[in-house]
Amino acid sequence: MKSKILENKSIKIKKLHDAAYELFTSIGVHNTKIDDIVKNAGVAKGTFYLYFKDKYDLVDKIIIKKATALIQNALQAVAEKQKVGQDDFSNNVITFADYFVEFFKDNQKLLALIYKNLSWDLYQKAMENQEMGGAVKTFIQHFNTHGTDTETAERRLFIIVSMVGAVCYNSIVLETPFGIDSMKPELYRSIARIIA
Amino acid sequence: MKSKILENKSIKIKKLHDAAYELFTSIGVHNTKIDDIVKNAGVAKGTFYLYFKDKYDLVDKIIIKKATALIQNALQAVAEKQKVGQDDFSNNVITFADYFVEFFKDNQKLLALIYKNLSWDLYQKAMENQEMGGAVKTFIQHFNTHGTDTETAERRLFIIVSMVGAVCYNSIVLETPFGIDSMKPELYRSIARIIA
Amino acid sequence: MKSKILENKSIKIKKLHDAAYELFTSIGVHNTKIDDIVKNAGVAKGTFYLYFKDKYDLVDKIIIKKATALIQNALQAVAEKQKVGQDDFSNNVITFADYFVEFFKDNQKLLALIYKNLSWDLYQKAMENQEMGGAVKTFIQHFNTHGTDTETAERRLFIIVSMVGAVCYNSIVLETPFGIDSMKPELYRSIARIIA
Amino acid sequence: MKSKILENKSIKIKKLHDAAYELFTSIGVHNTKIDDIVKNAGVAKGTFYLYFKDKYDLVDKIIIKKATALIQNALQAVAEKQKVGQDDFSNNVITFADYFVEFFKDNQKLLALIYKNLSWDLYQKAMENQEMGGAVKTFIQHFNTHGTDTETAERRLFIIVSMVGAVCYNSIVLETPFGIDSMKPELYRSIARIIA
DNA sequence: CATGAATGAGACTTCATTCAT
DNA sequence: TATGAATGAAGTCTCATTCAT
Repeated sequence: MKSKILENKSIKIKKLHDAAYELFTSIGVHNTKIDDIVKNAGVAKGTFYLYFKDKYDLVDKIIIKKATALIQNALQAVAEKQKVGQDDFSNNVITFADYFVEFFKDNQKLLALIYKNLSWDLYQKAMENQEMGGAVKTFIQHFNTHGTDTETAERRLFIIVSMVGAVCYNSIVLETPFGIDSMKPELYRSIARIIA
Repeated sequence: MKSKILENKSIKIKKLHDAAYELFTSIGVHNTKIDDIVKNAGVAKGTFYLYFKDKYDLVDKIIIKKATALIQNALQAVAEKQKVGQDDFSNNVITFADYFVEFFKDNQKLLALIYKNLSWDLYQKAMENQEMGGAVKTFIQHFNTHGTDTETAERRLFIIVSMVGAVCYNSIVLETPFGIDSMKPELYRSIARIIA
Repeated sequence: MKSKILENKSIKIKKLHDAAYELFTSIGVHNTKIDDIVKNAGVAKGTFYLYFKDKYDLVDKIIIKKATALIQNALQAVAEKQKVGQDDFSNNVITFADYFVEFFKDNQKLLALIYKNLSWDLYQKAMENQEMGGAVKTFIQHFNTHGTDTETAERRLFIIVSMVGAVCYNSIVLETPFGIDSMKPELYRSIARIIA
Repeated sequence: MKSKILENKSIKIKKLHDAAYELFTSIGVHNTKIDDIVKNAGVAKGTFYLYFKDKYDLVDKIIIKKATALIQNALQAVAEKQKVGQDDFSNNVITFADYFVEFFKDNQKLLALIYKNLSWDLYQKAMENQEMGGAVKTFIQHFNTHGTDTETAERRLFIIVSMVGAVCYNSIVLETPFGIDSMKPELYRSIARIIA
């Protein structure tokens, strides 16, 4: 039976993903050796090269997997707020941002991992995500209906994303004196101001 | 004469700085070998270890040196605008930011180098800079005289710095479809909105 | 077949042992480079570190291997003398000592290697040797049956071993004017006197 | 005045001797770097090479200096015992040996230093010592007057010296279960037996 | 005499990748 | 598919020694 083999294959891949994620976030990508990954995953070294080109290929795959899940959950959070009556655009954007902030508060190491390994390539792959595309479209449309052109709307989104990301990273990962919780009100005020 | 030795020493350090900067920005810190640095600097390998603990010590020293010079020049740019009559606070902050943006447009690789090697440690060292402290104080005072408390003012500054940094990095280094020049108007509008 | 791999492994280890022994005894441990060892063994440098922690780990392993073999052969020599009727205790000890002396006469460099790298740790490992423990027990028992307590017997053995070792080393390795052959009668007389 | 310069020179040599001795005995010859020696001595690195060929030249010089002083003191101890009436030959030899044992009990590290760096070369230099030659001559003469030939006497001395040295080293430096104090009675009994 | 910055050979070690089994 | 022993290029860093000052 073929499925047994395929299942076995998936198990090994998952083990490698999990072991690598644990190591990447705890000791960093640079300090993680292929040897450590396969040892922790309980597979042979050759097996690693059966499924991944190299360490950085695996880093990318892990980040995309994690980011996709995060985006879907954040959109879900906005949808639920809308169900209970929240229809203010600004607030919806802030709800979305807040989901990210709260998530990264609990997953500092993942935040660091993503930030240090960010590339446009990766960004694009995340954007290929169906639902994400829908959310972006909604954002743009809001502006269009208020007399702002698409290009400008895209740029404002870009600024907001960059700002939220950087403030999160600087507050959470770098140990700056400004904790993310104390930053939140000003951060969300800034989002509202940029959108307004 | 002792000065001959001292002078020689400075020359070697400068050569190492220059050679390393060239390599770090062109092929990246990771891909730069100590061997390459000393070969390009025209000094012996031991000389490197006479002045630097390791590769990352040199990275830090180069970043601090470059950042300090940049900050001083940006402040100088603001001072000159003030000489010719510009006294609007928002505009002064934007002038400062614009100096950074323009500089990094011409020094993309330095921007990448700084971003990838950022740490709170390094940030603090930059802040020990005398003039920088003065500029920060001026920023805070402006808010104080307009009824905003110091803490809030500091957080707004933190957001602006994070935002400008991230937009620069994303626009310039990651090859996003939003070029920094097309982003500038929206970026400066955002600064003004956050300050207002 | 798995045995092919296992066999190959033993071959590599043996090659490394042999090459290292040759170098250690001919040019000294200090002057022997890992590079030389692996080159002479015909294996890659990484293979060395697959089996040994560092150079000194290999030195220890070689010494233990050689010493164990030597002890077994010396005991064998005594056993054979006993077979042909020698049952005088003193003579048995001298037979044992003589085997060592003759062996080291032919293996000066090994004697030097052992002496320069002696440690209590190593001594203990040699003593873990089964047969050696038996020989020591026999020695002690002889004294016990002649009215000497165990402690004293152990100390006499310790003195004899130290004395024979030192005289061998000084005569053979240091190039003293007293050749080991001319020393033998006096050395064995001393053993007999200490035992008596 | 020439003497001032010469004095200065001696001071530096002494400082180097002292610093090196401290390092050799505390961390070992192998782990002691020229850099450490000159830093601890408070002189420049070049100065080291003004007075010593290399590290091992200095080791030899230190050992000879220490050994010469020790021998003179041991002979002095025998002379004093003779003054108070001790004229038994065996006891005089044991007195001499005991002085060594007691000294090395308090100077374990020096014992290790000497043992690990022993060479016939060094041994000879120690023997060039005037008083030592006299003591040896006395030893030989005792045997001659009791019907033993010079050669045999020399060999017995050689055995005794080797034995005492090895037992000291093994008991004191290697941390064998036989402490030197508990070994002494048996060791001196052995000396007496060999002489008898 | 004294200095100590500079040297550079080379020691030791790591680890991504391959490939015979 | 899976393994893991073997590889060896590439790396970091040390330290005895020299020599211009």
